[in-house]
Amino acid sequence: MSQASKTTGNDFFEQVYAVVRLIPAGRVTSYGAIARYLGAARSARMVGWAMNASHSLEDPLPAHRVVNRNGMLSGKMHFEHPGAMRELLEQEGIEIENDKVQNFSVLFWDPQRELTL
DNA sequence: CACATGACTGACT
DNA sequence: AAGTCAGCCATGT
Repeated sequence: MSQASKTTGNDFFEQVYAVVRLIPAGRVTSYGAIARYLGAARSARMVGWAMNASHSLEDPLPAHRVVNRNGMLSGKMHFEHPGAMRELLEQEGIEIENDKVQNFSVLFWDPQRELTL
């Protein structure tokens, strides 16, 4: 593979996927938290981009556990069907109200805080 | 090359 | 507390 960069396959994307897969069930995190953990605190949008590209992944990605810093399901529109994100979260015991995660501060899972010390 | 868009965030009002 | 504005970075037109 001479072409290390195939659009998808960048280390950044892979690292994002790795962190997302590490999110325990019943927990949620934010794009900024992942970006900051990867050393790209100002590239939170790039994390969202990685999620958008996750559709090409063969392995399932718990993207429903990734929300914005306000705990709002900003990415629900990008799922197979609007509302799927909410259902998936509720299946894990997360309470959703008005497309927003309840007890977000409690359910928040920060990789920088949970993984690295 | 310039402008607009987007699964974001922080600061300001 | 809720709404608005600006900064950031990659992609699309």
